[in-house]
Amino acid sequence: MERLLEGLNAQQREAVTWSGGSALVLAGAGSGKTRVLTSRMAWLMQTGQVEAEAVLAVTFTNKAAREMVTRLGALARGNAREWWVGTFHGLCHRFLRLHYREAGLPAQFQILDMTDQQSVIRRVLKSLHVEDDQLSLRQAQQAINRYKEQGLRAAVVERHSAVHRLIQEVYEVYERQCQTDGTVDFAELLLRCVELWQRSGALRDHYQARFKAILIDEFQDTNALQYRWLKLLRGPHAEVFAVGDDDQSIYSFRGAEVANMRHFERDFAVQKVIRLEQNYRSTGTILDAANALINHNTQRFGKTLWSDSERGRPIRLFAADNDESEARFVVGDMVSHQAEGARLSEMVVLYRSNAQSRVLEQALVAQKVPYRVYGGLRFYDRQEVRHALAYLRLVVAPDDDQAFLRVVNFPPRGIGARSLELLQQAAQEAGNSLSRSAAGMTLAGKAGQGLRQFLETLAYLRTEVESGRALADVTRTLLERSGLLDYYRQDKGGEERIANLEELISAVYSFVEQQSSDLVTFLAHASLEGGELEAHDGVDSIQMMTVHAAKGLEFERVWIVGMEDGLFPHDNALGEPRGLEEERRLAYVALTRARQHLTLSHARARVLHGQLRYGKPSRFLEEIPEALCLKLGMEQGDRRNESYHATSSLSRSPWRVGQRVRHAKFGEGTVLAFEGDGAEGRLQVNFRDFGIKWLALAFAKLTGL
DNA sequence: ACTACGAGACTTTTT
DNA sequence: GTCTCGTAGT
Repeated sequence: MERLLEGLNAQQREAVTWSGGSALVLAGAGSGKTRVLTSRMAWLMQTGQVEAEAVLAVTFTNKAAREMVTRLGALARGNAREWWVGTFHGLCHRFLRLHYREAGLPAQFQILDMTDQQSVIRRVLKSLHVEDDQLSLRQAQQAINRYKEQGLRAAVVERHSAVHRLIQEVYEVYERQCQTDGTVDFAELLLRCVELWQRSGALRDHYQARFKAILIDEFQDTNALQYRWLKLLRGPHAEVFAVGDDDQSIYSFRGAEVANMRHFERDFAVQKVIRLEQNYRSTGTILDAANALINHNTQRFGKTLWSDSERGRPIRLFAADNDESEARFVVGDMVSHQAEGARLSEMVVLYRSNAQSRVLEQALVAQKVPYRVYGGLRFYDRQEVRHALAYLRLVVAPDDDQAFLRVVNFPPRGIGARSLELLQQAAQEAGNSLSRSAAGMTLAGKAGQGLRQFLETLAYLRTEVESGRALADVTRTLLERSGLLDYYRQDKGGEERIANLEELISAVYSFVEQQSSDLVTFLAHASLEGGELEAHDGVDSIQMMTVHAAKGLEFERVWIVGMEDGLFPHDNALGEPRGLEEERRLAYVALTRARQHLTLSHARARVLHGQLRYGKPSRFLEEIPEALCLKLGMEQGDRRNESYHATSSLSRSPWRVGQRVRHAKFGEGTVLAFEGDGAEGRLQVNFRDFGIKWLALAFAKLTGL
């Protein structure tokens, strides 16, 4: 048991062994919060204070949940399957499967992910003849989710203006459609739980009595509904242990409320706020920069990161002429770091928005540097995979109209718009789902034949599932019989899609091996865990991602590009009252990802939305003390704004940024910057063995490589 | 039923 | 610049 506490600092230890009721832990970046969280769980169990089944731990991402289970498995005994550790949505799903009847759901209810939800709403908008200029799909989706997060049903929603009345109507029809389809969207998972506990005292009492210790990670990211959920679940004798960092709250745009941290202190009678301020990740210089930056925010809980580690290198600032030269610089710079012996996978380029990745990718391709972009299309989002899943869905939940419409004529089997119209009409009149009314209907000609074939395929698959055939086999049969495989075989460029469908079969197979052989459970898994693709190729490559995607990760060497006003902070954020502060927190998250090396760059001009735009250096750059920085490509000691403009054009340099050169004395290096004019100028070079040097071109003997 | 073309968006995004 | 959606035309 003592082993659990070994190597923890005083504050971490205090948090792990705390026993005075609910607690709030303010855990700074890199302060070992996951370790504290898992150690505390293990501590509660090992000291016998709480039984394993009385502990519930909530995270936001599946990845975090998985990590917690893994770490806990190493610390505590017991069956990981039975622990209530998961995401808010995952846990709600578990509750609802157990109590679907009380929650008013069919046994086979399905989960809609964002894309699914979008298609349902699109259909609703169409059926109500809502034009795009009255209410866009995006607006409608956002409004519905906002309402649900406020706990508001369509029946009680405001109707003051025409738009609100329209939204209300859409919301109402959407609710009804989901109910008949037997589907729930993400917010609905939470809302159903909340309503269920509010309605059924017995059920609420049961769970309140059961969970004695509730732990929550990333508390600053909770929304109003999640907070309500928590308040309902917490019984009179339970303690809630919340870990969060108000300075890393970067998701308010999707409803996260940092204010929940303050409410929590009050509502849960928190006696003690524990601060984890010792950082085990970054150099002193990087922490100083991050602290200085975040100090410009008001309304903080207040927390200052410090560390025992070395000062480290200065933070490098680079001013580029345009986005392309910025990209060339970054790539060349990374290559020279690699030449120093650093691994590419320990280097990351962070950017504010996804659109920025393109220029970088081009530069990487040009210099033949392997890279990996995070945050692309996820496995279960691919068209062909979604088609296949829609079939599987119809196998277990025939009444799901959405799934029905998706694949009734895919691959094409002659069921056109006219037939579907007839079908929908018949279904409406009979108050039936599409597939039920389709079963009792005879269509003429090709459409009738196609429909019959479609229904027969589904019926056949159902018998397969009922007879207990292995799910992977059923999936293969489905792909063959539905004609999906044939369709993509004939499709030019369909090889990748076929490969993905094969991949789906293996995904089903390994899911059955590892978790469950139940099809409904698999489908829920597919919706809840989008199937992020891990880098399984063994190639050492540069990492690229948005700052949001980098939260929770750390890297040896970090480059942050596009540090310009308008981009970072982003223009659109400045309109919101608290927008700038959130952008600053985002910048704070970005800086604190770096362990040893940090480079920030901006471009004086860049192509955005297909137009050339000129931008000033980000105000955040000015908020970082100059003494911590080393400016590349400009006179040292110059004050910021002035000097940024004083730097002369690289076009007058005989050398290009990113170019590899050899010096008689210093050896190999990469050109970082140039100033001056032609042969009169000075060149800044990062030498592999001698570091960064300024060289007067008139004297230096350089050769290109 | 499929394709081709044009309009309009476009910050961040997990579940 | 690039994607997605919707429509008009074949």
